[in-house]
Amino acid sequence: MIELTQTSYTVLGLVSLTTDGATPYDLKQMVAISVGNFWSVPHSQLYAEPDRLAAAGYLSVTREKGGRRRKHYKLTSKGRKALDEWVHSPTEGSIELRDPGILKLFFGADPATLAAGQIEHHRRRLNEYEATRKFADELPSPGPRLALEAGIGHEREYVRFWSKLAKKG
Amino acid sequence: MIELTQTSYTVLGLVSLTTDGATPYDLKQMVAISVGNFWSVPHSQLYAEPDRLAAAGYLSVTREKGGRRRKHYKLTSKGRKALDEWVHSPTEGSIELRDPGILKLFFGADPATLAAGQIEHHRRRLNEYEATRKFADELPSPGPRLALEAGIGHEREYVRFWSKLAKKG
DNA sequence: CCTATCATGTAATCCGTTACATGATTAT
DNA sequence: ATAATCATGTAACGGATTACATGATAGG
Repeated sequence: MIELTQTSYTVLGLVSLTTDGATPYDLKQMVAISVGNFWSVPHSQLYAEPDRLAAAGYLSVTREKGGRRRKHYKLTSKGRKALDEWVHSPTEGSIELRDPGILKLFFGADPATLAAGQIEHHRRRLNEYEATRKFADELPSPGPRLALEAGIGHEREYVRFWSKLAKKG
Repeated sequence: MIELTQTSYTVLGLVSLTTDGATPYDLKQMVAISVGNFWSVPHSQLYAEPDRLAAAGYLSVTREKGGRRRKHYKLTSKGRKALDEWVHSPTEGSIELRDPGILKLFFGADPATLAAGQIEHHRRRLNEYEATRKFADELPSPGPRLALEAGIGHEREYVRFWSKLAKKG
């Protein structure tokens, strides 16, 4: 019995999007173009976590015999069940800002100076999001597009917030 | 040489607000009424982290001789310097949403159902923030108030976002 | 007095981050 | 060929979370 973390569900969720399984490298690619924008996962985790999940019966593994001997992971019924339950369960996690910029602001950083950097950061993020918008609009499932909208709203809010501070200085 | 984490700076920052040092329990209390809303720290960390910082010379320790033998931590000049540099340095940290609700949304959760819970969560947060507003307005330093405003803006944005989704269902 | 909660700490576990490392492809 | 980059992993370390544990204080 292992504890499933958000990373676990991210992996399960990504694997569930494939038809014939995924290798850690596949997962890495998928993260990069999907959840990576708002929920990054270092690639080493994408090797470690599937093994954890496989050991606990949530994924099955097949290893290539020759060549790269890559590991291919697929959802087991147990894995699919866990994923479904997670998706449909009420969300527990306490969402905190945990924004280092806000922490600095709290402890006395000069608002105007800090704001300049933060605005740029959020603007860049915003651009990245909007660049993938067309792509997301084409997808059959609405989830990614809705998540993207959340991200855009989020970045816009922070651009607003820091812009207010920048002006005051 | 240790690596200073955000938790390290939180501790240094809190200690810096005191005149005659702080015990871990003091820190716990301070977190609860200050940064805890948007950057919580479990109390066990408030015992471990000051020791780490003291061992590395950022804090000094004095232990009570009798009774509870509490440890009192104060900033050393090294600690104050590190804190100042951090506060005034440009902010590196990549701020990601890392919102479990958005992750679920991405992976197919029913928007309307999910939204209901999320709205409540963010509303509660919002109320907590606004309750401390008067308190923050009285403080001499502007940081806490500005951080609070960020939090309020953040929660409002998410209430907006999830409310939109709730309606569509 | 007794018990509930506050106050204060320690221990164990583990995920996540950061390097390190090396076999395949591709480009020049 | 050789360098560069992609692909694919492993190792080590440490911070963070989660329990566990116990001495004070106050309330009844």
